[in-house]
Amino acid sequence: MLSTTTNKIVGNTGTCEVGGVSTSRRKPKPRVRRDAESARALILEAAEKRLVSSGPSGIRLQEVAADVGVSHPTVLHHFGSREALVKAVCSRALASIHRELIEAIRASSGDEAQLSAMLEAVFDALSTSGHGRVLMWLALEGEPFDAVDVRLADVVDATHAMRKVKRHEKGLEPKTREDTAHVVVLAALALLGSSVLGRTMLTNAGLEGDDAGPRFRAWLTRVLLRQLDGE
Amino acid sequence: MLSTTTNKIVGNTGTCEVGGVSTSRRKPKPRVRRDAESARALILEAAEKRLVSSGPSGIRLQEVAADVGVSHPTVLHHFGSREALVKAVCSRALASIHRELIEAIRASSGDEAQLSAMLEAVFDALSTSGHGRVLMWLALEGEPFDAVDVRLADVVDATHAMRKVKRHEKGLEPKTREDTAHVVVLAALALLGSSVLGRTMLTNAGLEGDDAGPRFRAWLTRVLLRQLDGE
DNA sequence: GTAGTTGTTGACAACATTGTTCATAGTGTA
DNA sequence: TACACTATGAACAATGTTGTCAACAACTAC
Repeated sequence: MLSTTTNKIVGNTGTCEVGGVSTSRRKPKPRVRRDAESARALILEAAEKRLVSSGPSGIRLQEVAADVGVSHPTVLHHFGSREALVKAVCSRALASIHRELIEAIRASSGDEAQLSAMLEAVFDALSTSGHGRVLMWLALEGEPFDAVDVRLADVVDATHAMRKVKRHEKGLEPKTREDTAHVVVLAALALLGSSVLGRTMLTNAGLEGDDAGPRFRAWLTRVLLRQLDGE
Repeated sequence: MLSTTTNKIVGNTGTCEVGGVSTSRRKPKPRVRRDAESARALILEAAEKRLVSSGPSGIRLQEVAADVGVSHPTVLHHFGSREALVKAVCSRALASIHRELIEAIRASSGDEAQLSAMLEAVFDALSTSGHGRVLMWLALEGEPFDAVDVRLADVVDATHAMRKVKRHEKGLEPKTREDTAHVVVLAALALLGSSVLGRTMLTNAGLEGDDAGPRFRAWLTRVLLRQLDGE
């Protein structure tokens, strides 16, 4: 769309020789040359950092390029357009999130200690890599977001099946699937929320200390377990 | 900082007369003139809509001006700079949030039905006006955010005092303030989170229907109450 | 009516950002 | 070594955004 007018071709070479001999005192600036694959990987890595810190709309070609140590046309060369880069980095991040969450959830088989471990693992997946922030950015900006097929429904179903068995063993009356879904949603909201603003919330509530986060999640584990298995 | 060089003064009037007589076929475009106060109010109102939908960094002077129906220098005239406008609209939104939350929380005195009403009121305050999104934007972008002195600690203290009395009346052993704080933080995370992506989460968990949100919050009320008063 | 005050606006400048072009540098291959 | 191929970067173009300025226009005071 841009540059519709005619283009005067000047052809100023890198080691320009405007007048005659000198003026070409520029160091050739040794170029590093990577194969396309590793170049794309480096760019995606840098772009993901920007995605975490500034969101999709905060990704700037020049900043990403500078982070990698290349010029911004190189980024465009490898991705075609800024939008394609954003889409690529979002897809990559979402796929990574999906993988991490599946991994974190799969390890749990409904045990008491394992539920705690699972919550910590999920929180860790959302928190350390900043992927919780990515999910929140995408939710706020209304990006496609479709790829977040973490399918809470699957988590609900798995949890509900385990819950049914456990309650039957204990002689407790069964609970509805909706109840289980509410438990899962609450856990998801709590973990995602605290991965974004957990520290702020906790200190704002008067809970100082480095272990305020773990203590809150341990407490959350007990509440969820009591809701799942109790009464 | 801009325009440091000399400024060639051309002084082309609105009804320009370049050559001689004609070419001045422009309607004078009847200006509307407001007093500074209402102009500022209109601009802030338009800017807040942009704040909710696009976040602080998504506020554009020209867009805000177009929404109001004025030119963008008018916005600059009233606020000095874009940054000042952003700061003003954020302060206004945060003050509004603070007021709404205080109002929503104050109505509750620990009763069972009143806790439910309070949660609904808080959720409503965060959801309908988009103020939950504002809080999340500010948290993600790391804006000053200081004005969010909703002071969860105060809510915790009030809740804890009521809780102590109630548990004593029931003959239950007292709970720690940390436990109360955890309950409040969980409620805050759940309400704020669901105000931003509640619909997404619920449908993703397999909970369809228009009343999925109210039903989840009603369930949350029971869980919180059971934690506060139970055992 | 005249003059002063002030909200308002078009034109412009400076800068940022995205995208394009093309010569060059680096890599692999015959 | 000669050649093809491709990643790279400097220069450029186009557009968007913020900020400046002088003049205009509406209103008030006299």
